[in-house]
Amino acid sequence: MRLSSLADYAVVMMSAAARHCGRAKVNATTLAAETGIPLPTAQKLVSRLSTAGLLESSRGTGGGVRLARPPASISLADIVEAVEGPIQMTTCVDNERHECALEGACQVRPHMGVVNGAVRGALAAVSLADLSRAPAKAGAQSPDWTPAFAGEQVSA
Amino acid sequence: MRLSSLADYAVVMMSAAARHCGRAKVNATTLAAETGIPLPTAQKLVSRLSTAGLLESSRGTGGGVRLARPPASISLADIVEAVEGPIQMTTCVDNERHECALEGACQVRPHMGVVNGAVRGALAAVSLADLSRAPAKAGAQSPDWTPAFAGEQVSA
DNA sequence: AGCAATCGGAACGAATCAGTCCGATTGGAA
DNA sequence: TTCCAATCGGACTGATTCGTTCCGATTGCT
Repeated sequence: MRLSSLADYAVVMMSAAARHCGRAKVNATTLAAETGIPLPTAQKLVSRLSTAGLLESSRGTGGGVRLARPPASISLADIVEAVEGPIQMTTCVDNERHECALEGACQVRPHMGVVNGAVRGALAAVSLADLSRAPAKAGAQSPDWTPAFAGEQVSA
Repeated sequence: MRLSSLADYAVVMMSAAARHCGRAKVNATTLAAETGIPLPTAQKLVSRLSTAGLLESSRGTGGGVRLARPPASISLADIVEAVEGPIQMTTCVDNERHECALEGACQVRPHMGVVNGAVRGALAAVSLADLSRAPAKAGAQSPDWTPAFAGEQVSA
């Protein structure tokens, strides 16, 4: 349950790109310098994020990248999926592939979809715009979640 | 953003153990047979789950394991953490370790704690008891999440 | 006291991931 | 119009982590 370094870097990088907002195109070199991410890695990330449609890239001299959408409509889930691929906790969430041995008999499989959606929802609820706001409360989320991880004890 | 196979197996295995509930001690061999998990792997999981305090183990002839707590008070987060270690999306969530190069300047770091809590909360909200209930709604979650995973149709 | 069955930890192999490099494409300048 | 320079895009290599398997230590029953 940890984010890959690439995805982590991507978030930092998108956040940096958001600061340059719509105004100027920023090249990967500048983004790398601002974030401290190694240049080759930054280039790789720019590439993937562009392919996913989160960044618009312009090639040639003076080229660079720019957010394809306003920061408020780009979520963490979008970024993570752009870098790591679809968010699925287990392989059995994908109905196409049938790799699990006990498919039909498995008691927990039906519930995995809900769990997967919950985790994905948690990431989808945070946008790039949220990452620029007050640190303490990122707060576009429903208050219901707070108790769940405040004391983190789930009592029967 | 995917669960490790070990953690996945652990959930299935705990679910299987829950079905034997408090009554009889079950040995790793039986659990492996019921779930289809390779025996050595099942043994490893039993080991870790016991160390984490989720299972109580009895050695010797006729020994086995048993849930240490009622199914309702064992959450997915507990199981995942027992197998994979603490849930932390990024290394910078841990305030002890300072590995990230730009620590203080990082804009997104303050928000990661919230994101981490949300994801963890999503897992903590689902208990072993929930995994035995009706497939459609495991739900303590808000209905907002539904659209996110409505597409992936669970077949009961 | 002996035996059998179990848990616990250690070593091996495989897969994935992070990082780096080079080629293809594009825009501007002469 | 031609050349050049800077960029994105994909392919390769090395390292880390994960998954699996095996063997030893411990414990309860006979």
